[in-house]
Parts: sequence; C-alpha cells; structure tokens
Amino acid sequence: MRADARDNRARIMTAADDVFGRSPGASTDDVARLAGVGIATVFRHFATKTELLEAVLTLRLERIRDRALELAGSDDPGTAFFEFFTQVVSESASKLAIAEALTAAGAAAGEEAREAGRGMREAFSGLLTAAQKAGAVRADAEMPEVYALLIGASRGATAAKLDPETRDRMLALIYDGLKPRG
Amino acid sequence: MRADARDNRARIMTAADDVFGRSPGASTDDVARLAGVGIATVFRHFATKTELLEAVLTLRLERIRDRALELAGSDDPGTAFFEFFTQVVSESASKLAIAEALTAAGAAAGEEAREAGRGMREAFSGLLTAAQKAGAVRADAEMPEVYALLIGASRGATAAKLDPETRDRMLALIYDGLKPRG
DNA sequence: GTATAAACGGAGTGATGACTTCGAATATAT
DNA sequence: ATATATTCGAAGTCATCACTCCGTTTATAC
Repeated sequence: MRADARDNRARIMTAADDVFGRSPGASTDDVARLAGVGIATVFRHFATKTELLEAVLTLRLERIRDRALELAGSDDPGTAFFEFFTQVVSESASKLAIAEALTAAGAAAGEEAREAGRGMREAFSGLLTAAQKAGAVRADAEMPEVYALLIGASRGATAAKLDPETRDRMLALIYDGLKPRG
Repeated sequence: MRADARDNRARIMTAADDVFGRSPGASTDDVARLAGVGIATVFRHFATKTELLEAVLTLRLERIRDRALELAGSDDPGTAFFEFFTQVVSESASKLAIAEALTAAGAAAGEEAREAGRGMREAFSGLLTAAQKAGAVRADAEMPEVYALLIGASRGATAAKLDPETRDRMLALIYDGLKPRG
C-alpha cells in the first residue's frame, strides 16, 4: 500500500470518529471535507458508509476494552471496577456517540464490531467478578444487569447533558446500590 | 372542523405514535399508509413532520405526567415513587424512539413539548420529595441526579433491549442505592 | 528522468423522502 | 336535493445523500 493511501485512510478514520461522534446522522461528504480528501477517496477505503461506521465503532470498543484489560492487572479490584465504570461514563458524556456505539455493538452491527463488543464485555465481566471476589461489589449482582447499568448511566449522562457534579452524584447513587449491604 | 377531518386527525396521531414508536426513522408515507389516509392529509393536519412528532411526544409526556399526579395522591409515597419509576422505565422504549426521531429531524423539542416535559418533571419531583419525607428514599438524593437515573435506566433498558427480568434486577440495584442506608 | 501502476478529486447518477398542487369527493347548510 | 365550502388523495417537485465514473495527478521502481 502506498504511503499517501495509508495516510489518507488514517485521516479519514480520525475525521469520521470526530464527525460521527458529534452528529451520528452526518453525511459521508462531511467526513471527506473534514479529512481534506475527495469523496471518492473515502469510498475507495471503505466500500460503504456502514463499513466506515463499523471501523470507527470497532476502534472505540477496542480502546475501551484495552483500558479494562489494563485495569484488570490492578491489585485493588474494587477500585479498578469503579474507576473503569466512571471512566466509561464520563467519556461517553463528553463524546456523544459512545453510548450509541455501545448499543450498536449489542444490536445490529457487523461481525468485526460485534467481536470487539464481545471482547469489551468480557473484559468488563472480568473486572466485575474480581471486584466481587474482593468484596467490593455485592455478590448477587450479575453481569447482565450491571452491564445494563453501565449503558444506562452512559446514555443518561449523555442524553441529559449532565454537568460533572450531577453525574458524579448519580454515579454515587449507583455505586451505593452495587456495594455490599452494610 | 368537519367530523371526518377530526377523525382523520385522530387516526393519524395514533398511527404516528405506533410507527415512530417502533422505528424512529420511519417516513411520513408509512404513517399515512397505516392511518389509511393520503399523504397530503397528514401534511394538512401537521404542517411538517417535526410538528407531527412533537404532537405525539407531547401526548406521551402528558400521559406520564398524569400518571405521576395520580400517584401523588397515594397514602404510601414510597411505593408510589418506586412504582412510577418502574412504570416509566418499562414504557420508555417507544417514548425514547419518538424523542430520538425528533432530534434526528433536526429540531430540538419545540415549546409545546418542552412545556409538557417541564410538567412531567415537576410531578416527578413531587413524588420524590414525598417519598423522602416518608423515609422511603434517602434524603440526600436530589432531583437532578435522581432524574438522571430515571433517564439513564430508561435509555439503558431500551438500548440494551433488556428482557423484563434483567430490567427488574437492574432496577432493584438502583432502588437499593436510593433507599436510606440500613 | 521516465514509465507506470496506484491513488486522487469532482462531476455525475439514482433512490429516497419531505413537502405541494390540484382535480375529485364529501359533509353540512339551506 | 343542491350548492359550496372544506377535505381528500395521487401524482408531482425538489433537495439530499450514498455511491460511481473517469480524466488527472503522484509515488515509486528502474
């Protein structure tokens, strides 16, 4: 692959991440314009708009998964779990599309993105069970509902455009529900 | 207003509520077809698609507000609060779809819908303070974060397509965080 | 430096969907 | 029953967007 082609591909990905992050309904032309390339170039690298969206989504999911895996090495599983949770939520609040990305991952996404979503959930599940073994999270909370909480908190924070203080107060309420009964 | 016109208007509203509740991206033609009227009739009653969406959204918000006001009369404020919360979350799927359609249509909610939303929030706030006075909800939880939880739970349940059991388990976690510390 | 294969951009194309127009149909007043 | 004012629906218009074609440019191998 020629050097300029690789450059352009990277620029398109970055632009798409930015544009679709701001408004999911944006057009392919918008992406091309921001990337500073012609529209044909976008379609040469990504055969369809869906393919482009999937590539961006996959990248985001993998980034989140990597952070989870990184935190999994921590020697304080409780802190690791809550820190990850908080980080995902606050990132989604600033970057409007992350919540939608999470949804799309579970729902009708292509194989690549679905795989990335699976990896992310697995990493999160690992954090959860470790935190439970350490006694930081109640043992009767299971993955499906805890994951639902994560998505819900993310989407809620984004949709309601919460300021950081309110967001933290909301998270504090959620965490109190997740901690073992005193 | 002629009788057939009023009839059609009602049929269009019902059809729109149904169609947009199912898929936010639906076209005006879809609505007309389900309502059994021509497309021009839809536009005669609602000048733009946005206007139609707003009418439907407003109706839904008012219905929720009425439910809250109804429960406000209860002599068990704690139960009333949690029952309302649960009900909103389980019914949220279609309401959110409509709200999403509205934002997708470009226009943020217009004055009418915004007013309905305000009324709904006020009614919810009343339920909350009553439940707190009755000792069923911790006193240090304030409206913004509790409302954020409501939105988050709704959006999360919808986005993750939770089955009822998981949804209830998620709500149980949230409610544990909202109850006074044991 | 030149050849050539690869990549580029911008002007199309076709489909879709919001909205309009206008002649046909129908409810109500007389 | 008839007049007429109002409503109806099907066939348009126009803008937008995903995607393609093709002549031009540019990186790299020799």
